[in-house]
Amino acid sequence: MGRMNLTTAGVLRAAADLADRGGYDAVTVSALARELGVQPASLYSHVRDRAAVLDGIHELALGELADRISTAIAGRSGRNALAGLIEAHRVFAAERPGRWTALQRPADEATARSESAQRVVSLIWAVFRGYELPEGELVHATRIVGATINGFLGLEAAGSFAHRPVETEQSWGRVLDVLDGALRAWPGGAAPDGAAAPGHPGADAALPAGTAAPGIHPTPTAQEATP
Amino acid sequence: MGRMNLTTAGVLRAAADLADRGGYDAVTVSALARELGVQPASLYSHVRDRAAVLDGIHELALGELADRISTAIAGRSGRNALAGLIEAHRVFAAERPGRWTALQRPADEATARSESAQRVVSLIWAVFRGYELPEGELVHATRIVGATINGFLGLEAAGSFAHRPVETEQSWGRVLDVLDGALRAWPGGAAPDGAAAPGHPGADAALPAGTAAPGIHPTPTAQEATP
DNA sequence: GACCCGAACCTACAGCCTGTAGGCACGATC
DNA sequence: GATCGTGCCTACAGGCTGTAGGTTCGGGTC
Repeated sequence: MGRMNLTTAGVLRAAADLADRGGYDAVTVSALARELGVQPASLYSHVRDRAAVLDGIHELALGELADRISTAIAGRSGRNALAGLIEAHRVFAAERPGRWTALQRPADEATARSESAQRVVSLIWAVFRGYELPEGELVHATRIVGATINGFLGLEAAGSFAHRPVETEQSWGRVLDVLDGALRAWPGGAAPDGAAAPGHPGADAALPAGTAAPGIHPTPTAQEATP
Repeated sequence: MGRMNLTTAGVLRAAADLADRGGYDAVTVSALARELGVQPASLYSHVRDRAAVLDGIHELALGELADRISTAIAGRSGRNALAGLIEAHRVFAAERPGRWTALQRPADEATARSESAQRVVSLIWAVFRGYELPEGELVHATRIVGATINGFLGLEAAGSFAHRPVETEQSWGRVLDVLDGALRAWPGGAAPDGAAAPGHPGADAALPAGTAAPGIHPTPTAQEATP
Protein backbone atom coordinates (compact mmCIF):
# COMPACT_ATOMS: atom_id res chain seq x y z
CA MET A 1 0.00 0.00 0.00
CA GLY A 2 1.82 3.05 -1.18
CA ARG A 3 0.93 6.58 -0.30
CA MET A 4 -2.72 7.28 -0.10
CA ASN A 5 -2.20 11.02 -0.45
CA LEU A 6 -4.89 11.85 2.02
CA THR A 7 -6.07 15.37 2.60
CA THR A 8 -7.85 16.83 5.60
CA ALA A 9 -10.98 17.38 3.54
CA GLY A 10 -10.86 13.82 2.25
CA VAL A 11 -10.48 12.43 5.73
CA LEU A 12 -13.42 14.49 6.99
CA ARG A 13 -15.55 13.41 4.09
CA ALA A 14 -14.73 9.77 4.80
CA ALA A 15 -15.52 10.37 8.46
CA ALA A 16 -18.92 11.83 7.61
CA ASP A 17 -19.74 8.89 5.36
CA LEU A 18 -18.63 6.50 8.06
CA ALA A 19 -20.92 8.26 10.52
CA ASP A 20 -23.85 7.89 8.13
CA ARG A 21 -23.19 4.21 7.55
CA GLY A 22 -22.04 2.99 10.93
CA GLY A 23 -23.54 5.50 13.33
CA TYR A 24 -21.99 8.56 14.89
CA ASP A 25 -20.21 6.63 17.60
CA ALA A 26 -18.52 4.47 15.01
CA VAL A 27 -16.40 7.46 14.07
CA THR A 28 -13.20 6.49 15.86
CA VAL A 29 -9.73 7.26 14.66
CA SER A 30 -9.10 3.55 14.36
CA ALA A 31 -12.18 2.82 12.29
CA LEU A 32 -11.49 5.81 10.10
CA ALA A 33 -7.94 4.62 9.53
CA ARG A 34 -9.17 1.13 8.61
CA GLU A 35 -11.62 2.73 6.22
CA LEU A 36 -8.85 4.69 4.53
CA GLY A 37 -6.39 1.82 4.45
CA VAL A 38 -3.95 3.51 6.75
CA GLN A 39 -2.60 3.15 10.28
CA PRO A 40 -4.40 5.13 13.02
CA ALA A 41 -1.36 7.19 13.88
CA SER A 42 -1.09 8.38 10.31
CA LEU A 43 -4.30 10.35 10.54
CA TYR A 44 -2.86 12.64 13.16
CA SER A 45 -0.89 14.45 10.50
CA HIS A 46 -4.13 15.47 8.81
CA VAL A 47 -6.33 15.99 11.82
CA ARG A 48 -5.50 17.28 15.29
CA ASP A 49 -7.46 14.73 17.25
CA ARG A 50 -10.75 12.88 17.32
CA ALA A 51 -12.67 15.95 18.45
CA ALA A 52 -11.43 17.81 15.40
CA VAL A 53 -12.82 15.05 13.21
CA LEU A 54 -16.23 15.38 14.83
CA ASP A 55 -16.14 19.15 14.52
CA GLY A 56 -15.20 18.72 10.89
CA ILE A 57 -18.23 16.54 10.26
CA HIS A 58 -20.37 19.20 11.94
CA GLU A 59 -19.21 21.96 9.67
CA LEU A 60 -19.35 19.81 6.56
CA ALA A 61 -22.93 18.86 7.41
CA LEU A 62 -23.86 22.47 8.05
CA GLY A 63 -22.76 23.42 4.56
CA GLU A 64 -24.65 20.57 2.96
CA LEU A 65 -27.77 21.39 4.94
CA ALA A 66 -27.56 24.99 3.82
CA ASP A 67 -27.42 23.82 0.22
CA ARG A 68 -30.51 21.70 0.66
CA ILE A 69 -32.47 24.42 2.42
CA SER A 70 -31.50 26.82 -0.28
CA THR A 71 -32.94 24.74 -3.08
CA ALA A 72 -35.95 23.70 -0.98
CA ILE A 73 -37.14 27.26 -0.41
CA ALA A 74 -36.15 28.70 -3.76
CA GLY A 75 -39.08 30.48 -5.38
CA ARG A 76 -41.33 29.87 -2.42
CA SER A 77 -42.68 32.07 0.31
CA GLY A 78 -44.91 31.97 3.36
CA ARG A 79 -46.23 28.57 4.31
CA ASN A 80 -44.70 26.95 1.26
CA ALA A 81 -41.26 28.20 2.12
CA LEU A 82 -41.70 27.01 5.69
CA ALA A 83 -42.70 23.61 4.38
CA GLY A 84 -39.57 23.51 2.27
CA LEU A 85 -37.43 24.52 5.21
CA ILE A 86 -38.62 21.84 7.55
CA GLU A 87 -38.77 19.21 4.85
CA ALA A 88 -35.15 19.90 3.95
CA HIS A 89 -34.20 19.25 7.54
CA ARG A 90 -36.17 16.05 7.71
CA VAL A 91 -34.85 14.62 4.47
CA PHE A 92 -31.32 15.50 5.47
CA ALA A 93 -31.75 13.82 8.83
CA ALA A 94 -33.16 10.72 7.19
CA GLU A 95 -30.61 10.43 4.42
CA ARG A 96 -27.55 11.44 6.41
CA PRO A 97 -28.17 10.29 9.97
CA GLY A 98 -24.54 10.48 11.00
CA ARG A 99 -24.06 13.99 9.68
CA TRP A 100 -27.32 14.99 11.27
CA THR A 101 -26.27 13.62 14.63
CA ALA A 102 -23.09 15.64 14.34
CA LEU A 103 -25.25 18.76 14.03
CA GLN A 104 -26.88 17.96 17.36
CA ARG A 105 -23.60 18.18 19.24
CA PRO A 106 -22.36 21.47 20.57
CA ALA A 107 -20.47 23.31 17.84
CA ASP A 108 -17.01 24.55 18.55
CA GLU A 109 -16.35 28.24 18.28
CA ALA A 110 -14.99 28.11 14.74
CA THR A 111 -17.91 26.10 13.43
CA ALA A 112 -20.42 28.37 15.10
CA ARG A 113 -18.90 31.33 13.33
CA SER A 114 -18.42 29.56 10.04
CA GLU A 115 -19.85 30.78 6.78
CA SER A 116 -22.00 27.66 6.63
CA ALA A 117 -23.64 28.43 9.95
CA GLN A 118 -24.40 31.95 8.83
CA ARG A 119 -25.88 30.70 5.59
CA VAL A 120 -28.31 28.47 7.46
CA VAL A 121 -29.45 31.34 9.64
CA SER A 122 -29.84 33.67 6.70
CA LEU A 123 -31.99 31.14 4.90
CA ILE A 124 -34.25 30.67 7.90
CA TRP A 125 -34.68 34.39 8.24
CA ALA A 126 -35.49 34.57 4.57
CA VAL A 127 -38.36 32.19 5.23
CA PHE A 128 -39.55 34.33 8.12
CA ARG A 129 -39.70 37.32 5.82
CA GLY A 130 -42.89 35.83 4.48
CA TYR A 131 -44.48 36.27 7.88
CA GLU A 132 -44.73 39.65 9.43
CA LEU A 133 -42.70 39.24 12.55
CA PRO A 134 -41.50 42.21 14.56
CA GLU A 135 -37.74 42.59 14.26
CA GLY A 136 -37.13 41.68 17.86
CA GLU A 137 -39.05 38.46 17.54
CA LEU A 138 -36.82 37.00 14.85
CA VAL A 139 -34.49 35.51 17.41
CA HIS A 140 -37.27 33.89 19.39
CA ALA A 141 -38.98 32.55 16.31
CA THR A 142 -35.72 31.07 15.06
CA ARG A 143 -35.15 29.33 18.33
CA ILE A 144 -38.63 27.91 18.62
CA VAL A 145 -38.87 26.75 15.03
CA GLY A 146 -35.43 25.21 15.35
CA ALA A 147 -36.33 23.59 18.63
CA THR A 148 -39.47 22.04 17.25
CA ILE A 149 -37.86 20.72 14.09
CA ASN A 150 -34.82 19.33 15.84
CA GLY A 151 -36.88 18.02 18.70
CA PHE A 152 -39.24 16.20 16.40
CA LEU A 153 -36.52 14.71 14.26
CA GLY A 154 -34.70 13.69 17.40
CA LEU A 155 -37.70 11.82 18.70
CA GLU A 156 -38.15 10.22 15.31
CA ALA A 157 -34.52 9.17 15.10
CA ALA A 158 -34.60 7.78 18.62
CA GLY A 159 -37.40 5.51 17.56
CA SER A 160 -39.99 7.06 19.84
CA PHE A 161 -42.55 6.94 17.05
CA ALA A 162 -41.54 3.45 16.04
CA HIS A 163 -43.90 1.17 14.22
CA ARG A 164 -46.48 3.86 13.58
CA PRO A 165 -45.32 5.28 10.28
CA VAL A 166 -48.72 6.58 9.22
CA GLU A 167 -49.29 8.49 12.42
CA THR A 168 -45.76 9.83 12.16
CA GLU A 169 -46.53 11.38 8.80
CA GLN A 170 -49.65 12.95 10.27
CA SER A 171 -47.67 14.29 13.20
CA TRP A 172 -45.20 15.78 10.79
CA GLY A 173 -48.06 17.49 9.03
CA ARG A 174 -49.12 18.96 12.35
CA VAL A 175 -45.62 20.34 12.85
CA LEU A 176 -46.04 22.43 9.73
CA ASP A 177 -49.54 23.49 10.76
CA VAL A 178 -48.47 24.46 14.25
CA LEU A 179 -45.40 26.38 13.18
CA ASP A 180 -47.20 28.14 10.37
CA GLY A 181 -49.99 29.07 12.75
CA ALA A 182 -47.57 30.27 15.38
CA LEU A 183 -45.63 32.44 12.95
CA ARG A 184 -48.83 33.83 11.51
CA ALA A 185 -50.21 34.82 14.93
CA TRP A 186 -46.96 35.38 16.72
CA PRO A 187 -47.46 36.01 20.45
CA GLY A 188 -45.14 39.00 20.64
CA GLY A 189 -47.37 40.90 18.22
CA ALA A 190 -47.85 40.05 14.56
CA ALA A 191 -47.62 43.49 13.11
CA PRO A 192 -44.32 44.60 11.52
CA ASP A 193 -44.23 47.38 14.07
CA GLY A 194 -44.05 45.81 17.47
CA ALA A 195 -47.65 45.95 18.66
CA ALA A 196 -47.30 45.26 22.35
CA ALA A 197 -46.98 42.62 25.02
CA PRO A 198 -45.66 40.32 26.20
CA GLY A 199 -42.23 41.11 24.78
CA HIS A 200 -40.78 44.55 24.22
CA PRO A 201 -39.82 44.37 20.57
CA GLY A 202 -37.01 46.61 19.65
CA ALA A 203 -35.34 45.95 22.95
CA ASP A 204 -33.59 43.04 21.32
CA ALA A 205 -32.24 44.15 18.00
CA ALA A 206 -31.32 41.87 15.17
CA LEU A 207 -28.40 39.61 15.95
CA PRO A 208 -25.00 41.04 15.20
CA ALA A 209 -23.39 39.12 12.41
CA GLY A 210 -20.74 36.87 13.83
CA THR A 211 -22.93 35.75 16.66
CA ALA A 212 -23.65 32.77 14.48
CA ALA A 213 -26.53 30.37 14.51
CA PRO A 214 -28.71 31.83 17.22
CA GLY A 215 -30.75 28.84 17.92
CA ILE A 216 -31.05 26.27 15.22
CA HIS A 217 -27.78 24.37 15.46
CA PRO A 218 -26.32 22.74 17.33
CA THR A 219 -28.82 20.93 19.47
CA PRO A 220 -29.19 18.50 22.41
CA THR A 221 -26.86 16.44 24.46
CA ALA A 222 -25.75 18.31 27.50
CA GLN A 223 -22.43 16.56 27.61
CA GLU A 224 -20.62 19.54 28.88
CA ALA A 225 -23.49 21.13 30.71
CA THR A 226 -21.67 20.06 33.80
CA PRO A 227 -21.73 22.87 36.34
CA MET B 1 -11.51 -1.13 52.54
CA GLY B 2 -13.95 -3.76 53.66
CA ARG B 3 -17.15 -4.62 51.92
CA MET B 4 -19.05 -1.73 50.56
CA ASN B 5 -22.28 -3.68 50.35
CA LEU B 6 -23.32 -2.10 47.13
CA THR B 7 -26.70 -2.65 45.58
CA THR B 8 -27.79 -2.22 41.99
CA ALA B 9 -29.98 0.72 42.96
CA GLY B 10 -27.12 2.31 44.85
CA VAL B 11 -24.77 1.93 41.93
CA LEU B 12 -27.30 3.47 39.56
CA ARG B 13 -27.92 6.35 41.89
CA ALA B 14 -24.19 7.01 42.12
CA ALA B 15 -23.98 6.79 38.35
CA ALA B 16 -26.74 9.38 37.94
CA ASP B 17 -25.03 11.73 40.38
CA LEU B 18 -21.76 11.23 38.58
CA ALA B 19 -23.48 12.11 35.30
CA ASP B 20 -24.84 15.31 36.81
CA ARG B 21 -21.50 16.34 38.21
CA GLY B 22 -19.06 15.20 35.56
CA GLY B 23 -21.17 15.06 32.43
CA TYR B 24 -22.91 12.14 30.82
CA ASP B 25 -19.78 10.86 29.10
CA ALA B 26 -17.98 10.73 32.42
CA VAL B 27 -20.14 7.77 33.35
CA THR B 28 -17.65 5.00 32.72
CA VAL B 29 -17.41 1.79 34.66
CA SER B 30 -13.96 2.83 35.79
CA ALA B 31 -14.99 6.24 37.05
CA LEU B 32 -18.02 4.80 38.76
CA ALA B 33 -15.87 2.21 40.50
CA ARG B 34 -13.43 4.91 41.64
CA GLU B 35 -16.38 6.87 42.93
CA LEU B 36 -17.62 3.91 44.92
CA GLY B 37 -14.18 2.92 46.20
CA VAL B 38 -14.20 -0.38 44.40
CA GLN B 39 -12.42 -2.10 41.52
CA PRO B 40 -14.08 -1.80 38.09
CA ALA B 41 -14.61 -5.52 37.76
CA SER B 42 -16.56 -5.60 40.98
CA LEU B 43 -19.37 -3.58 39.51
CA TYR B 44 -20.17 -6.28 37.00
CA SER B 45 -21.83 -8.31 39.73
CA HIS B 46 -24.35 -5.53 40.23
CA VAL B 47 -24.77 -4.33 36.69
CA ARG B 48 -24.65 -6.23 33.41
CA ASP B 49 -22.53 -3.77 31.48
CA ARG B 50 -22.03 -0.09 30.85
CA ALA B 51 -25.14 0.15 28.68
CA ALA B 52 -27.20 -1.19 31.56
CA VAL B 53 -25.85 1.59 33.75
CA LEU B 54 -26.91 4.20 31.22
CA ASP B 55 -30.33 2.60 30.85
CA GLY B 56 -30.63 2.59 34.61
CA ILE B 57 -29.95 6.31 34.77
CA HIS B 58 -32.59 6.82 32.11
CA GLU B 59 -35.29 5.05 34.05
CA LEU B 60 -34.28 6.64 37.34
CA ALA B 61 -34.51 10.06 35.73
CA LEU B 62 -37.87 9.26 34.21
CA GLY B 63 -39.31 8.52 37.62
CA GLU B 64 -37.87 11.67 39.12
CA LEU B 65 -39.18 13.74 36.24
CA ALA B 66 -42.63 12.25 36.70
CA ASP B 67 -42.54 13.28 40.35
CA ARG B 68 -41.65 16.83 39.46
CA ILE B 69 -44.27 17.11 36.75
CA SER B 70 -46.82 15.74 39.13
CA THR B 71 -46.28 18.40 41.75
CA ALA B 72 -45.86 21.12 39.12
CA ILE B 73 -49.28 20.58 37.60
CA ALA B 74 -51.16 19.71 40.78
CA GLY B 75 -54.25 21.85 41.14
CA ARG B 76 -53.69 23.59 37.86
CA SER B 77 -55.37 23.36 34.49
CA GLY B 78 -55.22 24.82 31.02
CA ARG B 79 -52.42 27.25 30.35
CA ASN B 80 -51.27 27.12 33.97
CA ALA B 81 -50.91 23.39 33.89
CA LEU B 82 -49.02 23.62 30.62
CA ALA B 83 -46.72 26.19 32.18
CA GLY B 84 -46.10 23.82 35.08
CA LEU B 85 -45.39 20.96 32.71
CA ILE B 86 -42.78 22.73 30.66
CA GLU B 87 -41.26 24.45 33.66
CA ALA B 88 -40.81 21.11 35.39
CA HIS B 89 -38.88 19.89 32.38
CA ARG B 90 -36.70 22.96 32.26
CA VAL B 91 -35.87 22.96 35.94
CA PHE B 92 -35.07 19.28 35.83
CA ALA B 93 -32.80 19.75 32.83
CA ALA B 94 -31.00 22.61 34.57
CA GLU B 95 -30.60 20.95 37.94
CA ARG B 96 -29.84 17.45 36.73
CA PRO B 97 -28.04 17.83 33.42
CA GLY B 98 -26.63 14.33 33.43
CA ARG B 99 -29.93 12.68 34.15
CA TRP B 100 -31.55 14.86 31.56
CA THR B 101 -29.02 13.90 28.93
CA ALA B 102 -29.75 10.29 29.71
CA LEU B 103 -33.38 10.96 28.85
CA GLN B 104 -32.34 12.16 25.40
CA ARG B 105 -30.83 8.81 24.51
CA PRO B 106 -32.92 6.07 22.99
CA ALA B 107 -34.62 4.13 25.75
CA ASP B 108 -34.28 0.40 25.81
CA GLU B 109 -37.41 -1.68 25.56
CA ALA B 110 -37.79 -2.21 29.30
CA THR B 111 -37.44 1.46 30.10
CA ALA B 112 -39.89 2.45 27.39
CA ARG B 113 -42.49 0.17 28.95
CA SER B 114 -41.64 1.08 32.52
CA GLU B 115 -44.15 2.44 34.97
CA SER B 116 -42.20 5.69 35.11
CA ALA B 117 -42.56 6.21 31.39
CA GLN B 118 -46.28 5.61 31.58
CA ARG B 119 -46.60 8.03 34.44
CA VAL B 120 -44.99 10.79 32.42
CA VAL B 121 -47.34 10.20 29.52
CA SER B 122 -50.38 10.11 31.77
CA LEU B 123 -49.40 13.41 33.33
CA ILE B 124 -48.97 15.06 29.95
CA TRP B 125 -52.34 13.82 28.85
CA ALA B 126 -53.81 15.15 32.05
CA VAL B 127 -52.56 18.57 31.04
CA PHE B 128 -54.08 18.20 27.60
CA ARG B 129 -57.43 17.49 29.18
CA GLY B 130 -57.65 21.21 29.82
CA TYR B 131 -57.65 21.80 26.08
CA GLU B 132 -60.33 20.33 23.94
CA LEU B 133 -58.36 18.12 21.63
CA PRO B 134 -60.01 15.45 19.53
CA GLU B 135 -59.05 11.99 20.76
CA GLY B 136 -57.01 11.18 17.71
CA GLU B 137 -54.93 14.29 18.09
CA LEU B 138 -53.58 13.43 21.51
CA VAL B 139 -50.69 11.51 20.02
CA HIS B 140 -49.72 14.29 17.67
CA ALA B 141 -50.00 16.93 20.35
CA THR B 142 -47.86 14.88 22.71
CA ARG B 143 -45.19 14.51 20.09
CA ILE B 144 -45.11 18.14 19.13
CA VAL B 145 -45.16 19.51 22.65
CA GLY B 146 -42.45 17.04 23.60
CA ALA B 147 -40.43 17.91 20.54
CA THR B 148 -40.58 21.62 21.26
CA ILE B 149 -39.69 21.31 24.92
CA ASN B 150 -36.85 18.89 24.37
CA GLY B 151 -35.65 20.74 21.34
CA PHE B 152 -35.53 24.03 23.17
CA LEU B 153 -33.80 22.62 26.21
CA GLY B 154 -31.36 20.86 23.95
CA LEU B 155 -30.43 24.07 22.23
CA GLU B 156 -30.11 25.77 25.57
CA ALA B 157 -27.90 23.04 26.98
CA ALA B 158 -25.73 23.03 23.90
CA GLY B 159 -24.99 26.68 24.52
CA SER B 160 -26.67 27.94 21.38
CA PHE B 161 -28.27 30.74 23.34
CA ALA B 162 -25.09 31.47 25.19
CA HIS B 163 -24.42 34.86 26.71
CA ARG B 164 -27.91 36.13 26.10
CA PRO B 165 -29.72 35.14 29.25
CA VAL B 166 -32.38 37.81 29.05
CA GLU B 167 -33.38 36.90 25.52
CA THR B 168 -33.40 33.27 26.51
CA GLU B 169 -35.99 33.91 29.17
CA GLN B 170 -38.10 35.74 26.64
CA SER B 171 -37.76 32.90 24.20
CA TRP B 172 -38.87 30.50 26.88
CA GLY B 173 -41.92 32.65 27.44
CA ARG B 174 -42.70 32.38 23.74
CA VAL B 175 -42.52 28.60 23.99
CA LEU B 176 -45.40 28.66 26.44
CA ASP B 177 -47.32 31.14 24.30
CA VAL B 178 -46.82 29.16 21.13
CA LEU B 179 -47.71 25.80 22.65
CA ASP B 180 -50.72 27.18 24.47
CA GLY B 181 -51.91 28.84 21.29
CA ALA B 182 -51.35 25.70 19.26
CA LEU B 183 -53.27 23.51 21.68
CA ARG B 184 -56.07 26.04 21.87
CA ALA B 185 -56.47 26.22 18.12
CA TRP B 186 -55.29 22.77 17.21
CA PRO B 187 -55.00 22.28 13.45
CA GLY B 188 -56.78 18.93 13.37
CA GLY B 189 -59.98 20.51 14.66
CA ALA B 190 -60.43 21.86 18.16
CA ALA B 191 -63.83 20.40 18.98
CA PRO B 192 -64.01 17.39 21.33
CA ASP B 193 -65.72 15.51 18.53
CA GLY B 194 -63.28 15.29 15.68
CA ALA B 195 -64.50 17.96 13.34
CA ALA B 196 -62.75 17.07 10.13
CA ALA B 197 -59.51 17.23 8.21
CA PRO B 198 -56.66 16.89 7.95
CA GLY B 199 -56.51 13.88 10.22
CA HIS B 200 -59.16 11.23 10.55
CA PRO B 201 -59.78 11.19 14.28
CA GLY B 202 -60.93 7.91 15.54
CA ALA B 203 -58.75 6.13 13.04
CA ASP B 204 -56.02 6.32 15.62
CA ALA B 205 -57.48 5.43 18.93
CA ALA B 206 -55.87 6.21 22.24
CA LEU B 207 -52.53 4.53 22.59
CA PRO B 208 -52.66 1.01 23.90
CA ALA B 209 -51.16 0.89 27.33
CA GLY B 210 -47.76 -0.70 27.07
CA THR B 211 -46.84 1.26 24.02
CA ALA B 212 -45.13 3.60 26.41
CA ALA B 213 -44.03 7.16 26.03
CA PRO B 214 -45.30 7.94 22.55
CA GLY B 215 -43.25 10.94 21.89
CA ILE B 216 -41.82 12.77 24.80
CA HIS B 217 -38.87 10.64 25.74
CA PRO B 218 -36.38 9.64 24.69
CA THR B 219 -35.00 12.13 22.26
CA PRO B 220 -32.16 12.85 19.85
CA THR B 221 -28.91 11.25 18.94
CA ALA B 222 -29.36 8.93 16.03
CA GLN B 223 -26.62 6.66 17.24
CA GLU B 224 -28.28 3.59 15.99
CA ALA B 225 -30.15 5.14 13.15
CA THR B 226 -27.64 3.38 10.97
CA PRO B 227 -29.46 1.78 8.05
C1' DG C 1 -18.40 -23.25 68.80
C1' DA C 2 -16.89 -25.46 64.34
C1' DC C 3 -18.27 -25.76 59.71
C1' DC C 4 -19.91 -24.62 55.33
C1' DC C 5 -21.57 -21.96 51.68
C1' DG C 6 -22.62 -18.11 49.08
C1' DA C 7 -22.11 -13.37 48.23
C1' DA C 8 -19.02 -9.49 47.67
C1' DC C 9 -14.92 -8.01 46.15
C1' DC C 10 -10.28 -8.88 44.33
C1' DT C 11 -6.31 -9.72 40.78
C1' DA C 12 -5.05 -10.80 36.20
C1' DC C 13 -5.65 -10.44 31.61
C1' DA C 14 -7.24 -9.89 26.68
C1' DG C 15 -8.65 -6.60 23.50
C1' DC C 16 -9.66 -2.08 21.61
C1' DC C 17 -9.04 2.89 21.56
C1' DT C 18 -6.35 7.50 21.68
C1' DG C 19 -2.41 10.11 21.04
C1' DT C 20 2.99 10.77 21.05
C1' DA C 21 7.75 9.81 19.38
C1' DG C 22 10.74 8.63 16.28
C1' DG C 23 11.99 6.12 11.83
C1' DC C 24 11.97 5.06 6.92
C1' DA C 25 11.10 5.76 2.20
C1' DC C 26 9.49 7.94 -1.74
C1' DG C 27 9.56 11.66 -4.85
C1' DA C 28 10.39 16.37 -6.01
C1' DT C 29 14.09 19.69 -6.49
C1' DC C 30 18.57 21.38 -7.41
C1' DG D 1 22.85 11.85 -8.25
C1' DA D 2 22.53 13.91 -3.61
C1' DT D 3 19.22 16.29 -0.56
C1' DC D 4 15.23 17.36 1.81
C1' DG D 5 10.59 17.20 3.28
C1' DT D 6 6.34 14.93 3.44
C1' DG D 7 3.48 10.89 4.09
C1' DC D 8 2.97 6.94 6.31
C1' DC D 9 4.98 3.53 9.36
C1' DT D 10 6.16 0.91 13.98
C1' DA D 11 6.40 1.11 18.82
C1' DC D 12 4.57 2.34 22.94
C1' DA D 13 2.16 4.45 27.04
C1' DG D 14 -2.10 4.83 29.16
C1' DG D 15 -7.17 4.26 29.73
C1' DC D 16 -11.48 1.70 29.22
C1' DT D 17 -14.54 -2.68 28.88
C1' DG D 18 -15.60 -7.08 30.09
C1' DT D 19 -14.27 -12.19 31.43
C1' DA D 20 -12.22 -15.75 34.44
C1' DG D 21 -11.06 -17.39 38.41
C1' DG D 22 -9.43 -16.66 43.25
C1' DT D 23 -10.14 -15.10 48.17
C1' DT D 24 -12.43 -13.57 52.24
C1' DC D 25 -16.15 -12.33 55.09
C1' DG D 26 -20.49 -13.25 57.39
C1' DG D 27 -24.62 -15.82 58.35
C1' DG D 28 -26.98 -20.14 58.82
C1' DT D 29 -26.62 -25.01 60.53
C1' DC D 30 -25.71 -28.70 63.51
